[in-house]
Amino acid sequence: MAEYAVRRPLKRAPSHPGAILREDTLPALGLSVSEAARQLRVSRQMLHSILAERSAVSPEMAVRLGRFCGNGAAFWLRLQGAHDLWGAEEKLRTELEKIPEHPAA
Amino acid sequence: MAEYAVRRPLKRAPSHPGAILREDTLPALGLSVSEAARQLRVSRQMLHSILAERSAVSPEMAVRLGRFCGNGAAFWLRLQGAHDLWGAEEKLRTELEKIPEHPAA
DNA sequence: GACGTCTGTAAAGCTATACTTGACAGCCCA
DNA sequence: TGGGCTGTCAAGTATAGCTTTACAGACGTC
Repeated sequence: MAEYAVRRPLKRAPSHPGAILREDTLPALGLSVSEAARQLRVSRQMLHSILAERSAVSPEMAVRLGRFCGNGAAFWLRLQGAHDLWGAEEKLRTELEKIPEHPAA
Repeated sequence: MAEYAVRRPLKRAPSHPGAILREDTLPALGLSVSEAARQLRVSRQMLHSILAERSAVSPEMAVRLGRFCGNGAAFWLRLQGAHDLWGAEEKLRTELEKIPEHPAA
């Protein structure tokens, strides 16, 4: 019988995609921020603010990154999604109790 | 040996989450748009514009929906993500060729 | 006929995101 | 001294995500 990991609520926010980009991807490619921005065809400032985790990876940016490092856009969008979801859950924590739960369809 | 589905580029946009909401979820719950909006604690207009596929499901909205119909926020966010990604790929189709591909890390 | 509730739609307004360009200061290296 | 790097700020634009107010048409019921 197969085993399944139980999906528990997380204690901390899932990594921002900027962290992976900054710590793994760019070093692995040996590219400077400026050079990567040029190749991605976005402004240096925009890439910088993603690396600094001050901006999110938009769907368009995910497409660029997916092409750029050959791992597909979905990877980057999923990272960002997990991050955003965590934030949204935090933010709505109290309000959420007021929303009725309906039986799963 | 296991078989794996090959992931081909899609010809059409993946369904907008509004379509599932409008065609499956709300009917299954037997709720009017107004009533659902009240329970979700968002404006009727906002929910309406998602159902009409004129607005996207934001991370916050996904959390509301996840609670509301007990299937988890990730479901709704994934639907929206797939939809957005398709749109972004369309939009960047030509520009994308100018971005160099690096060997997968 | 009048009431209440639903629906679709539009408009104004607010805050925040996703970008751009330009600019400045500081760093390291040749 | 000059080059390209980096971090950061500021201004500007466009769009998203939300709200409230408002109006019109449909439907059911008393």
